[in-house]
Amino acid sequence: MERTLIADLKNNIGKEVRIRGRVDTVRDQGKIAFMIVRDRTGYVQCVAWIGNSEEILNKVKSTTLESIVDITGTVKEAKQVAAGYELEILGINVDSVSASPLPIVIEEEHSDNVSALDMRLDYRWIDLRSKKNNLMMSVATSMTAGLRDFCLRNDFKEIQAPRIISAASESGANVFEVKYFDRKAYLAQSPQFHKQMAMAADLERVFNVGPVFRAEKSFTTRHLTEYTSFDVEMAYIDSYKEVCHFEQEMIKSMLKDVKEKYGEDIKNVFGVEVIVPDGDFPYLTMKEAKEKLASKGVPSKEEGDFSPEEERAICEITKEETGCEFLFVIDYPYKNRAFYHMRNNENKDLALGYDLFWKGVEITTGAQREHRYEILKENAKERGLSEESLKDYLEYFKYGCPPHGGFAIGTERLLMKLLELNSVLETTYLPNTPNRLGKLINKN
RNA sequence: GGAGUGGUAGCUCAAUUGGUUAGAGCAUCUCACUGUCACUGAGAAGGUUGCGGGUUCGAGUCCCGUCCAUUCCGCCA
Repeated sequence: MERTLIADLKNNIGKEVRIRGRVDTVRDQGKIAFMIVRDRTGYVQCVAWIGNSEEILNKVKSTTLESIVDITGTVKEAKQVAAGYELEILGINVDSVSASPLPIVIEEEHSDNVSALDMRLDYRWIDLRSKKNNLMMSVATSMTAGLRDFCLRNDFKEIQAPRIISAASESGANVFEVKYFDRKAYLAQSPQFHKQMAMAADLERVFNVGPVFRAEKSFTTRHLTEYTSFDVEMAYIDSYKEVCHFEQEMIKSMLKDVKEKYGEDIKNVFGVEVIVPDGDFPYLTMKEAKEKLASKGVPSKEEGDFSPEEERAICEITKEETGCEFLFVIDYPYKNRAFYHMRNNENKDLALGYDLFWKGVEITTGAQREHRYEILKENAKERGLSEESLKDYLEYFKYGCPPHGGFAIGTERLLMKLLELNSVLETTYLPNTPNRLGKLINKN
């Protein structure tokens, strides 16, 4: 018999079906027993009693929680059950027995017995079984699909920039070195140089979704050594504001998709209202933002950048003033930005770039890039970067390259903010951090 | 890399100023129960208090070292 998904049982009342799934709960009542089974589509109560088959009843009673079962039975109306129907078991086979007790508690609504995060990550495959995490993975999928769809609808091409590269793409200090046959190579910190190569290759509009690697010993709730970067680059722009606008529309479109599909579930499970903003996200220059922060008495550590405290505060202020959860901050000092950002022609000390903040956290850095070969070389030189180390990159601009700009979003951070979770460790399938590689390291 | 907090049963947490047999809830196991639905009731088992050293008549508790976790900062997406 073919498997019927649990969500389809309601359309099979009176029929004999086969379900496959995991044992969620067993309630042993002596001569009658209930087994709640779940699959990816939902939960169903299965019932066995002594009058039918003592053998089946005993099997139901003795099956450990979280075992994998294969059950045939009749779907029967049952007014006592919330769902209105249940499955009367005719046959049960245990495909895989789960040891018990489990090393962690699977998070559920009615229990505040939630295992510590690092324990949950050690047993991530069990942790992910929770209703909450299952929904999170669905939302993550929908979120990335929403961003991707928007790019595709706008005539973008998808590229896969190499993850193993011969020279560091950003500063060079925080790269992972790997052995590449008899020479050194590096894990890409960003697809930045290669998506710019696509501009010189006349692909005009590209996006790249994939892992990037940062050898930074950051111990925060928003940093990973490996994370997924959703990168976008677009040519023939007149201003970085076009990049901002594109990103804004992309995020709005994604939020709309996610809300349509999972808005209700997100509200029920995470207690978060997904808000699709109307109109444009507000802009503040760095100077304006600093003035607002000063007027609220928020201490400023550095002139051209925010501390995390300032990020949280400026988002709150913006939310109060405009009602918008998002904020573009522009006019950063060029010295605080990457060398490839274009400088403002009217004020060489400013970069033509932006950061996008959402609910108190930076989710994006974007900019118009410097596409003029000679100026780019000068800017690199001014930073003390050797022309030799950037040779391959600089060549992309030597044979003609259109004006362009782009941005990158850390998807783990985006999901963290979307579901208002506390840490990117929670929103990553299997997070790598300085002290955690795969399951665990450095532990006794 | 810096600062703070923590590590006690499978999990989540208690344990008074340093005091005698380290407790509870959940999970597990046994028994009872033919309609449970966070099942219920009775019982059982479960501990080198992260590790190493020290102070003390006595250490889960105080001190030193160490490992791990976590939060914040720095760095960033």
